[in-house]
Amino acid sequence: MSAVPIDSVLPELARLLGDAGRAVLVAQPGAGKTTRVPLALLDSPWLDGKKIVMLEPRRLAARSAARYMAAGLGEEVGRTVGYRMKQDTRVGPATRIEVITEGVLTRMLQSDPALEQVGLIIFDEFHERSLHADLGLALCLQACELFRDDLRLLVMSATLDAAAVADILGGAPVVESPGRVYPVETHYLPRKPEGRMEDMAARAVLRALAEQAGDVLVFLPGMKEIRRVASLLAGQATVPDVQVLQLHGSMPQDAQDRAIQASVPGTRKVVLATSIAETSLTIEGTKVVIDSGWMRVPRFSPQTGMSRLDTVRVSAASADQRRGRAGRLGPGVCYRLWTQQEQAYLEPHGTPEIEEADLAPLALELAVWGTADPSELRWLDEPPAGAYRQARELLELFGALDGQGAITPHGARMAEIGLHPRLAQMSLRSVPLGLAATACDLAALLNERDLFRQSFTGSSAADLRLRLEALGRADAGAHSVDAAALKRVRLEAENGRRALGATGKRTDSEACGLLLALAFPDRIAQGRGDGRFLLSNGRGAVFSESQTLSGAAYLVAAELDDAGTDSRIMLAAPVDAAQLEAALPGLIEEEALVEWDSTAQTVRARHRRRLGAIVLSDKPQQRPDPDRLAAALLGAVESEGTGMLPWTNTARKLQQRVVFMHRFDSGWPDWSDEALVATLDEWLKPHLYGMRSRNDVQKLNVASVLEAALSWERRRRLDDQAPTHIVVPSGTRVPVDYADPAAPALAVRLQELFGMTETPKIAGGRVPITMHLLSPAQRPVQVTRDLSSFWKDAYFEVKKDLKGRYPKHYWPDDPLTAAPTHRAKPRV
DNA sequence: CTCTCCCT
Repeated sequence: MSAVPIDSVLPELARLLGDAGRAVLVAQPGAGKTTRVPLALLDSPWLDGKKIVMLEPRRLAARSAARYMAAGLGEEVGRTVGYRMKQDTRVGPATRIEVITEGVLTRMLQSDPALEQVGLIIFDEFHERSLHADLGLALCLQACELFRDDLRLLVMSATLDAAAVADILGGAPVVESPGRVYPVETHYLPRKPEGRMEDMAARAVLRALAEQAGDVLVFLPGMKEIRRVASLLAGQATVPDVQVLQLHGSMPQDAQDRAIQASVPGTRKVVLATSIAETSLTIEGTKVVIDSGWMRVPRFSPQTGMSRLDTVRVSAASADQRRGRAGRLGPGVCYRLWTQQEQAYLEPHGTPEIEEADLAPLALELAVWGTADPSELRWLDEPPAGAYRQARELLELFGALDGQGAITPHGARMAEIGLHPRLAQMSLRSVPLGLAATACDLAALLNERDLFRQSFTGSSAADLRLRLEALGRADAGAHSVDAAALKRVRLEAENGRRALGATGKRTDSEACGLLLALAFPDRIAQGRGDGRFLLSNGRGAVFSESQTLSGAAYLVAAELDDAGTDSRIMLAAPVDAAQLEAALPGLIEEEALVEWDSTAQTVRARHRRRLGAIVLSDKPQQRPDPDRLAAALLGAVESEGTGMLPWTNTARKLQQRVVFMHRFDSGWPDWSDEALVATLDEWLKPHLYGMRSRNDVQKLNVASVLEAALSWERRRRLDDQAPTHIVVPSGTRVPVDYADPAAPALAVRLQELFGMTETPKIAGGRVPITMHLLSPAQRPVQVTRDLSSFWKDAYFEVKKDLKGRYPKHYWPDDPLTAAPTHRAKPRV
C-alpha cells in the first residue's frame, strides 16, 4: 500500500487512544482513514488481542472497506478482516477487525452489553449523524461507564464540529489529519439568481460543457427537477457525444450502474443526480460539479405519525462534500447556483437525523436497553421530546411497553426481529391469524426499495397487492419489475418466514389490507365517496393519481406523504370492514353517546362504533339511560345559559326576591343567573326526566320549578320578608320592584301616600324601600328612602309645582293627616 | 403533476 496522508498521525493516534481511551480523528475525504486506521491500531498493546469493530453508515462502504483491508493483508475477507451486516456476514474465528453497518452495533450491544471480545469501537463517517450512529454512541458510552472502562472509542469524521464530540466523549483528544483532495475551483453566480432552479442548472450545464473538459455531475433536490433539467437539455442542441443520465435512489440497479460507470472514451456524460451521489455513490470521471444548492429531506411529524418531504437549502458542509466530488482524480471545477453572499448564510451543518426522524425504532431499542428517559444517556443532540412521546405511545399501543413504560416480552421479540416496530408488530401478530407468510412478504416489500420501476404507472400503481403477487410469480422478472430489488425482497421475505416458522406457506394477497392494519392502525382509511379518504388518525388522504382503489370503502395506507390537508397516498391495499372487525376487535371502540345536537336542538342518544376518527356505524339507542338524557339536556342549558328556559315575569320576580334575600342573609341560596347555571344539577335536573329537546324544556313552568327548590319554611319567610306587594294608604296593592337587589323600589302616585308617615321597611325591618313618587300622570316627581323628611321639606316645593300643573287635584297642606286617594280628590 | 437517503 502506498503512503497516504493519514499515516503521519497514526502513531500519535495509537498513543492517545492507549492513554485516554477515547479520541476524535478529523480527516478530509481521501485521507485514507477508513482503511488505514483499523489495521494500524490492530497490534496496539492496549488492545490486548481483542477485536476492533468499525461502523460504516452503508453496506456498500462496509463491504468495500473490509475487502480493501483484507486485500492489503493478502487474505480473503473473513480471515483477519471480516464484515457483518443484516443478511450478509463474513466473519471467521480468526477475525480481529469487523466492519459492521451501524444497526448491527445496537444488536450486538443488546445481546452482550459488555462486548467482552471487543477492545475498540470506531465510528466512521460520524459527521453524517445518522440516527443509528448517535444511538450506538450513546449506548457505548453507557456500556463503558457500567461494564467496560477499558473499552476504547474512536470517532472519525470529515467535517465535524470536533469539539462537541470530544466533549461528550469526556474531553477526548482531537487529532487532525491533512487530506489528499485536489483543488477544486469554485464559481458562484455573479448576482442574485433569477429564474427557476432547473433553468439555471441547464444553463450551467451548457456553460460547463463549453468551458471545461470531462464529465459533469449535477446535484438537484429530487426526481421532479432531474426530469425537468433532462428535458430542457434534450431540447437544446448540446455538444456532440454528450450523454445525459439520471441518477436517484428509486431507479433500478442497472440504470444506476449505467450512470456511475465511466463514460466511453471520446464521449462525455452529464449525470443529473440527487444527494445519493454526495456520499453513497461515486461517479467515475467527474471533473465538474454543478450544485443547485437544494436537497429534499424527510420530516417526521409526531402529530400525525407520518413523514413529509421538504425541499431545503443544503448546509455548507454538504456543499463542500458535493464540491469535493470534482476533485477525486485531479483538479476540478464547481459551479454553485447561488451567490457568494448567500454562501455566508448557509447552515454550517445539516440537521442530525435524530432531530427530525420517526423515533419509534429508537424508543424500542432504549426500552430494551432499560432506559425509559433518554436523558439518562449522553447525546450530542437529545431525542426531541414530542417525537419520543409519540413513539412511546405507539409502542404502548402495540403492547411493546407495559403500563409503566417498561419493555414487555412481546416488545423484546419485536426488537429481535430487526424491522421497524410497525413491521415487527405486523409480523408477530400475523402468526395467530395464520398469515405469517404473507406478513413476511409484505414486511420485506415495505422495508426495501419499491419492486416496481418508476415507469410502472396507471390505475393500480399504488396497489400493494400487485407487488405481493409479483413477488410470488416465477416469471416476475418481467417488464415492470426491478430485478435487483425483487431478489433482495425475496431473500428478506424468506429469512423472515424462516424466523417465524412459515416457510413454504402460500402468499395470500387478499390478506394484505388486514395485515397492514396491524402495522398502521392509525392509517386505516374510510372512503368519502369522492376519491378522498378519512384516516383513523383524523387526517384526510387522497391518491395523487386516480386509482382503482380511489373508490374503495376502506383501505390501509402503508405509505403517505403528509402534505397539507389531504396527505398523498403512495401505497395502499383495500380492506373489508367486517373482516377487520372480526380479526382486530381491539381496534374498535364502542360508544353509547348521549349528546346535545345543537342544530336540531335536541338530545341524541346514539350507539356508535369507532375506529379512531372513523365512524363505522352510528345508530339510535333503543333504551337510552334516562339519567344520561337528563344530564345531556342539563349540559345544553349549562352551555347556552338559563336564557334557554321559558322565563315568565312571575319566575323572574321570584328569582329577584330570593337574590334580594341572599344579599342580606347568605343563608338564602344564591339565585343569580351565574349561580343558577352552576347549580342546575340541584334545582333543574329533577324536572328534566322524560325531556329531550328545547321544545320540551319550553313547557317547563320555571316559577314553580324554582319555588319547588325552596322549603315550605323559606317560602313562608320570603312572603313575609320580601313581599310581592305593599298596600299603600289609598288601599292600592303596589308591586315591589326587586330588579335592583340593593334597592327594592315602589313606584306610586304621591297622592296615594297621604298619611303614610314613615318609609315602609322590608327584610324584617332592615331595608327601607326606595319610594319612586309619581305625579297623577305617573311621571316621576321625586325619589326618596326617607318619607318623613320628604313630607317635612321637599313636599312643599313639589306641591307648588304639581298644583300648577294639576290644579283640579287635591294638594293638602298637611299630607300626614290628609286622606289618601287614587283619584283627583278624595271622595267625601 | 409524480418520493430524499439509509439501516437492524
